[in-house]
Amino acid sequence: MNLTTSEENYVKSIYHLQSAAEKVNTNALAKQLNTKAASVTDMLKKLKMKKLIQYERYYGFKLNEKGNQTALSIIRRHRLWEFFLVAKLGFQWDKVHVIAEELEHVSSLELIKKLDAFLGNPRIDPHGDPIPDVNGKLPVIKQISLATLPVKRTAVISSVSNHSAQMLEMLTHYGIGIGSQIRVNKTFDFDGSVEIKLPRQPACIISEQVAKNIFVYHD
Amino acid sequence: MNLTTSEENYVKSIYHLQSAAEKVNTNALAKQLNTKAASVTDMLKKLKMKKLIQYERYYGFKLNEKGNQTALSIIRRHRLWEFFLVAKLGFQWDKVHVIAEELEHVSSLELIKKLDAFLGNPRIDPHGDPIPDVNGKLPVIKQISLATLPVKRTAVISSVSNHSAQMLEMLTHYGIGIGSQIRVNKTFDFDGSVEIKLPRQPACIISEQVAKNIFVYHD
DNA sequence: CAAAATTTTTAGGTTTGTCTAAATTTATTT
DNA sequence: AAATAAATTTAGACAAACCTAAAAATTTTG
Repeated sequence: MNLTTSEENYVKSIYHLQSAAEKVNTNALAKQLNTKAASVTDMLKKLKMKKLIQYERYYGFKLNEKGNQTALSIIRRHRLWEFFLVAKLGFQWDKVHVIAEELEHVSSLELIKKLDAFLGNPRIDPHGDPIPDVNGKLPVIKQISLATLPVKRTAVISSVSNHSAQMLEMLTHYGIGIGSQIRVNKTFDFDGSVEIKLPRQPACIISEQVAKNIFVYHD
Repeated sequence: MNLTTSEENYVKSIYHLQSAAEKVNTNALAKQLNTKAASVTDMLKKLKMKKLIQYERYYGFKLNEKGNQTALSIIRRHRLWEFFLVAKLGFQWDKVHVIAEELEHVSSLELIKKLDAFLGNPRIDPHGDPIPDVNGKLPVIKQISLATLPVKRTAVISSVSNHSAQMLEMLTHYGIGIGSQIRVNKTFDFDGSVEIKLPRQPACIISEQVAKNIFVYHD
């Protein structure tokens, strides 16, 4: 089905609000989309007509199965583009969201299929969120903090939970990037700091605080 | 300046019609944009207000300097995306136009800057058209037909002028792709056919007709 | 050069997605 | 349970980008 950019944004927002809280209401959706409650009501009627949501006036609303799959397909596009922007174009993780919000509405199925293959079918985006597969299934991947990674075990960096400018600057400095292999050489129990090693980089020591914000998964 | 997708499409179409023919008129623009003359008149007023065109009613219109630069920047985005789609995602040349029409409206300057660098600052798109540089200048690159390339001289394939399905199929079959190195081993004067050699491909013979449609530039 | 044909513009609508303000409905208090 | 508060919807407008049909200007032609 062909949706407008606006309709896609509503579906996506409903999806996100649904997974974050039990109940979604008109005002919350309006706030999320930076619009007014009246506009939301208008759109809810349209989405109901397109059979993407269940909706009775005054009684609330939620995505139905079709709406869910639609949301997941938009999220898939969004996260693949985010991965592309970070892994291929060298953007920082905190800069890609706005651009991916635009790219996600480019509608070619073939494009996303080929982009996915080009990126190596990534399953985690640069913010550590899973990328829905072609069938709209969210992969379950155990991510652990670097602070809990056993010594001498290699893993792949999937995301960083703290996006402060200082954090990003430090990570760039040490060459710590999404998709990089990483290994913990040694842990210093007295303060929790760890010595890490990345390919083509000298070993370095990072604080427990930093290690706790870096997430990895076993390869 | 912030333009809507529609405004960008008008500016781009005016640019293309201007370079193709001396005079652009309302009907021609309407036809190009698959719209009606009345809609064009509406938009011309808007573009005049935004100071992108010179326009007196009934007296015709043309892009001014600002409009020209705007058009070139849109064309730059379009051609870089086309190059990306062909060179990185493996699309065929005849499939990328429609997708690039959507991608070209994604407005981040930083995105285009980084995309350009990622692609190696290409100067010719997969259709053989020059890619405007950051300052809106069109590079002048001497492309010659493969039929006129001296024997034993290597060159780079820049484009193919005939986009028929049969032509594309043949090129795919012989591994003849944008950016590939190519060399003419031998020419057969009695019918104009040429024996060509590409890296990691057996030599093959193509007709003069085909050779004339393949354009290359010296590396 | 005047009539006919063509081109362009205006006038008045439509759709999409938004808005404000007012009216309803539901929820919360006292 | 009535009064008040909060959430939601309706009513009516607006801008953008289109449309059709009619009017106006320009160009072509006999």
